[in-house]
Amino acid sequence: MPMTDAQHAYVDRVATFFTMFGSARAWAEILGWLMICEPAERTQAEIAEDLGLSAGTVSTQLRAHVQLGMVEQVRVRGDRTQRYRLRPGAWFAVMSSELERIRALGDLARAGDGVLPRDRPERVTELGDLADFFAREWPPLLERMTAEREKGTP
Amino acid sequence: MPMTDAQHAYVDRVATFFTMFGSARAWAEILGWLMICEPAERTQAEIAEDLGLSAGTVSTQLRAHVQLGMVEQVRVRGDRTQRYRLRPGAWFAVMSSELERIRALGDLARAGDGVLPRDRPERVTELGDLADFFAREWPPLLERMTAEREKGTP
DNA sequence: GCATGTTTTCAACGATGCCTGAAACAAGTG
DNA sequence: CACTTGTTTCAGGCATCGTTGAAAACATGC
Repeated sequence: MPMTDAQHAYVDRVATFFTMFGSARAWAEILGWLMICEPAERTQAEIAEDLGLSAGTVSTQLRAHVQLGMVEQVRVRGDRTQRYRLRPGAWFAVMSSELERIRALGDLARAGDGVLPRDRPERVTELGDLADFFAREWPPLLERMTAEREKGTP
Repeated sequence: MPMTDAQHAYVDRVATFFTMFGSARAWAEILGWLMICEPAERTQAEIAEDLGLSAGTVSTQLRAHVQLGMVEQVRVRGDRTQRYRLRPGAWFAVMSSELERIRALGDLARAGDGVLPRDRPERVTELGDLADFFAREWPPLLERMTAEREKGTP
């Protein structure tokens, strides 16, 4: 099943968006296509065919998606080909994992304790306070997010 | 005033952290150094000297910082040299500007309305709901952040 | 086991982007 | 006006990374 013009346009929109933040073009196209392809599960060969990418590129970039937790493999018994799909709740998972990066920022700030400048030490401490604040606020925020989500899909 | 070993180590720590997310090495080193240098205001020539970077590199990467709003120029009257410093509240400003990116994600999701897949349309709509949620939650979160900040520095 | 189609790996090419060094430019000072 | 100091620009070198194409490795149904 070939892509319609509208589908192609959307994949391009998504790809343009994420490449602006430094993503590889193929990585972003695969993401966009997995958001709207039908059915939602696709093989590597199909993705390569649909998007006009080489098998090697699809293999590499798809693995990047899997490692990031955005995409998962689905095994269909009776069929030897591996299928891939956007992981249910993928977008929420991304937001959840943000907490780790917040903590890392906090660690970075605390690592500066030994070299705190006398002049405007808040250049460092501000970052620590900020990380602490978000580390505190993030879990309840995620809970509200989950509640909202389950309200939408009961 | 040359850097101490500890200062050098911290600049390296910061640089390593941000280059992991795709930043240029010099960009990240300048950021780390502007966090702890003394005094907080430095000229391009000083930064180049301190970090062992070429004048051209400092000019380019420093401008990137200025355009991102992390660094600002300070004019000292009677002195013809431009001085640069980490902008007060720089870290908070970064978090505030996050709202724009959230909105952009929401737009991206809504752009998919025309190509919503019948099979698991939540692959697209979930992203929209998420963006809406954060667009709603972000301003009050920022307010709490500001309140917290002013409590620390009255 | 064998055959078939799928997936991974890897060398090579190409593009992109960082960094430098030098030259041009600006701006005060003697 | 030269001199000094500071900043910007830009061509070129270098390294990195994405992509391809093909071959090797793999997995599964027969």
